[in-house]
Amino acid sequence: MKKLEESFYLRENVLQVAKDLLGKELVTNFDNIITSGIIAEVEAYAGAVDKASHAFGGRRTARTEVMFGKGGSSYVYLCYGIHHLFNVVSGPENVPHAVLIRALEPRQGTDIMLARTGKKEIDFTLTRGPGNVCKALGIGRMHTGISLQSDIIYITEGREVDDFVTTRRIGVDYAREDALLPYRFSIASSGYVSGSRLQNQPLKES
DNA sequence: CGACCGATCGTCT
DNA sequence: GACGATCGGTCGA
Repeated sequence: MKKLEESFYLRENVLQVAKDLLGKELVTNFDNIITSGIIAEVEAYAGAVDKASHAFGGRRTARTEVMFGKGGSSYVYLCYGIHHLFNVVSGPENVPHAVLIRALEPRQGTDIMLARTGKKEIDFTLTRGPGNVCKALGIGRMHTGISLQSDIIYITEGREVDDFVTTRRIGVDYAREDALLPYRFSIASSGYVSGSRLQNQPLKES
């Protein structure tokens, strides 16, 4: 299937990019071993003005540098010393926006995913949660900075999404008031969405 | 279902 | 030297 064009990622509005990623298919191809899943849950990180973002305040380090490049590449980092988390870099050059991929519905190469995770059967634990997504797709820190136009990691049109929910981001209490922002989007009907029932309750409009 | 806890290491101060 | 954009297990209501 056709890769999403670069223009998709270059848009300034990271919230729109995040919402539009729902239903798309994230694919990894390492030496012709292909695994993929439909994106079911995402979080937007709005760069320099977002206290929850690693790039808050325009902080550039060796780790965050890829976020300052133009949209359409991967940002992968290690969290809690154990889990790798995969983000889609978006926005134009020097705008460090990113979208964290938090859950997938397994599609291609499910046998490979089971082998990578040591699981016996396909169930929601296989690709629910950002750490599990990377484990199942085989993504690690060595894949940070890779172009999504490459044949290693890329995103294609997946399926239609007719129902999505807007909620608060998970695990970012350290960002104080920015933890309350409605920056998390998920497919309401998907069983692969992470978080508790309460955390997945749609936010009331104000 | 909710609350809590331990594991584990790269990154930044 | 401290701290995570997490996960899976356990414990109690």
